Amino acid sequence: MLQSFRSKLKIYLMSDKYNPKVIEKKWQSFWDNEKIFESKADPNREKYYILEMFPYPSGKIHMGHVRNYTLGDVIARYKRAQGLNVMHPMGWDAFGLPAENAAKENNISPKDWTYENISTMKSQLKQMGLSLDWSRELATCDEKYYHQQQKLFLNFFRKKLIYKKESLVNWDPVENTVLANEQVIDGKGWRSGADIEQKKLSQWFFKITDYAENLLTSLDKLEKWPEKVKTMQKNWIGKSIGCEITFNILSNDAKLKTSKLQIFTTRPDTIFGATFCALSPFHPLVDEILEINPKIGNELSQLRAQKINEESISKNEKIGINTNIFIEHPLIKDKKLPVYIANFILMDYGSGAIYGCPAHDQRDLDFANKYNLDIIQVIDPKSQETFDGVNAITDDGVLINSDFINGLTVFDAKKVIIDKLAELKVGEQKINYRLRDWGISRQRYWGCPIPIMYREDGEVIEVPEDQLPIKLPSDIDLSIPGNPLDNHPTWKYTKCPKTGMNAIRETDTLDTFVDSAWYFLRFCSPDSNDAFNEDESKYWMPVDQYVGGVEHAILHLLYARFFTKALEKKSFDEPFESLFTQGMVCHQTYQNKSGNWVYPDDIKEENRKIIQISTDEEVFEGPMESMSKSKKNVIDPETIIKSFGADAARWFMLSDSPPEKDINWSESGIQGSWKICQKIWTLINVNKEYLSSNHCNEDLDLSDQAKELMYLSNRCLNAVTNGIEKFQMNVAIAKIFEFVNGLSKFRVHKKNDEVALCSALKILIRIIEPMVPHLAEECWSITGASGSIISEPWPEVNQSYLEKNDVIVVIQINGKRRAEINVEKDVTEEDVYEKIKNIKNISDAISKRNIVKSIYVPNKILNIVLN
RNA sequence: GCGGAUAUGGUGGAAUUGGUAGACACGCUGGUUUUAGGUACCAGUGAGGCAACUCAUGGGGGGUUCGAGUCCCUCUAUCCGCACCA
Repeated sequence: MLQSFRSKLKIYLMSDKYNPKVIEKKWQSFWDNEKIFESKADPNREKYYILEMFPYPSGKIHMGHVRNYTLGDVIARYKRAQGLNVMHPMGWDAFGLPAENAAKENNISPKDWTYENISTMKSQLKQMGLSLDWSRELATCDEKYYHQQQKLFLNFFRKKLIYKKESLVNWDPVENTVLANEQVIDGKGWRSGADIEQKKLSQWFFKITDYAENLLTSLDKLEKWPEKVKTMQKNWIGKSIGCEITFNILSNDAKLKTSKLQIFTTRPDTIFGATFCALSPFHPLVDEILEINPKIGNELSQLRAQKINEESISKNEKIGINTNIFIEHPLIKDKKLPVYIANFILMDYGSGAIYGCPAHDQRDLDFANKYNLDIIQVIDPKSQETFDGVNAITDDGVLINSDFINGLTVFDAKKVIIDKLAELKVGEQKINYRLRDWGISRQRYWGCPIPIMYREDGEVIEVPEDQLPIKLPSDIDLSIPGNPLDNHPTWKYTKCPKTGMNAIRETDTLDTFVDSAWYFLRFCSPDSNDAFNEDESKYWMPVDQYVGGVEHAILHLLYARFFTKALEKKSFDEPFESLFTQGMVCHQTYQNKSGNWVYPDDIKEENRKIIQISTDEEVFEGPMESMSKSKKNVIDPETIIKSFGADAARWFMLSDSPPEKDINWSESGIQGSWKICQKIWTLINVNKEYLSSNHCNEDLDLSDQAKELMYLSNRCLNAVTNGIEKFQMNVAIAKIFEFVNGLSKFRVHKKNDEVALCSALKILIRIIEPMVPHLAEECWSITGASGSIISEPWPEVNQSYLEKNDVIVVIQINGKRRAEINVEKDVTEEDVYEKIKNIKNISDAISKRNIVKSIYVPNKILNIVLN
């Protein structure tokens, strides 16, 4: 029997081979032609909306996309098999800075560059065999899309959710342009090398802070979001309950004398420890101080040039300017606090001014020590630590040196102080959010134009809806420094539709995060004349499963949530029911002697050395890092698909590493994936004769061997189902390996074996389809079935095969494993003792000592405790 | 600095949630084949032993328990985020 199987295998392998190139193309065109993945709203069917974060069309897909879209596709195909009405759309996050950069470098228009990339990447995605509904495809740079976005903008504008204010940008004085943070390297412009200034510009903002509380509290409703992401958003919103205190300014200057200073603090309990006050360099009061005291101008511009964020605040040296102005302590008569301008105060947080209590805040303490300011300890910490003058005490404790709040706890003291300040009408409790309004102005060309114009009489006018969309001009000159729309000779000049007065268009464009804040909604009705169709979105929304990179944990997801909440006429409050954030794709890096990075396909191994092929020089392994062009540790998915096929690439992406963790790409890994595809294909071909339907009658009595196979297949089916449901694709893959290994060893001896084999193989084909769809389709056609495996329902686990009569009970002595026995299910403790009598090492141990205790967990374990 | 997470063989990782640690894969070692080679197949892969068996082990230390990778305390290390890249 064995011999005949072997010869059959050999003959088979000689004649034909697994050829992904042919079968993948074949099934891709089948799916396309039959429009298998196009979805329609159907109120009689339960829907499932699965979405992966749409890509930026940068040129080619990369391994990160392969991983992201494979994961989503497994879910999409699995849910389809479960009988749900699945929508799985794809589009393009097509506006953005790289298109402008590429345009400058290659002398091609951003639009042409973008659409060429889209076309390339679309064909690459198709080669991956993704079950995408391309009939809903959209690109955010498409006029049809940004037309609707401009309408949404006006809608929000009318709802007073959009306003203009002065705000700081990174300004490159040589290029005359605003830079993104990533374009500022060590304080210098990435192209010009010029020192970057912080410049104030009037810019548009979304009032996302109106929704701060809502965005925070409804996080609790998002049960299927990773805790990590929710924590990040919570911290980002940064709700804190504190106190706003108004201080009188003491100055000889008439104007300043009458001004007041607002300070926000979360620690009003430390007010008796306050010894100074610090203003943000951008605080409005600073401008007034500068007028009176122009001498500080130099120092001030230095402070203003510094990049301030929370990280730099806690790390950098604290620097301040003494203004020689004082404020009056509200609770201590005649106490004056010096006012400094300091580099560690954020204008955007609280009121841009603080009072410093050095003993209980590290930043304040560092500052006080540097400028020899008073330090007063006002809290006696629970932890008993004594104040050393270098480390601030931030622990909870009891108030000291604090007049009428002495002896109170921090918690109680806060309340008493707030009440007292309120009574004196100089302070009140205030809730403050770290979340700032969303700045949406970009001084760039390749983005959605803002439908606003400025009339010559100073009025800000909406562009009427019937004049939308405001289209981007195609004849732009990107070589001139500055904002291309502003530079355009004619584009910005227009007339007020009501009065006929001259007007100038807004030349800023929208942040691309606006584009992605509602695209999931547009997919529900991509051709609607409104931003979204009420009925369609009511059926499809919310997105049941959203899959993407954790790098979008805060901004994109928060903005999308904000948009969803701010929209009108919708039946949902949150956009994404369930969120999954996948890990990155990493690869070994290689460096030569001079430290230059080397491409992995430019190396070979020779005599245990790694040699660069092109130069014949020795290279060395660097760290394992996420694939990036700069480190040259990239593998092109297209090359992989060409040599191993999409199914092998998909398999690799799902195997080994859990989806939420980083995966390390390796040559041996992809080869292993190819091997298993080959193995499954061979397995099906070799057993072709058993796969016709008349073999698959399950009513027959099965032999023990066949029952074992049925146990194996049902256990695997169960594990794969659970694995996919729980996003543990790596576990599902491991179980399929087990199943395939078991199947390869199985030989048909009797008629009944054929039945089990047929059933097991059909289960195998069905459950691999979400992972390796082309292979599954091909195998399915080999069975002689007509049509597509996709229309086959997901099999039900047959519980009766999962229940075994025999179980293994482990025998422990003092908690250490000493033996295991095979017994019938649910036997009693006595029966187990009876059985282990004959096991020498156990009976020896028992006879030598006394049994103190015996713990028996039926069907699992017997632990005998000896003295 | 603040906030969050993680730690299991040579490697990626698994473990029905307190009950046989190391499933599965990669790598490595030996072998088989009318195998040119990549391939396929078989066996081994914590240590000791021919073997029955014994011992060790989950970043370090401590605790709870009949029993701990899993629960508690503590120390250490690493990774991620901290507002104009998408």
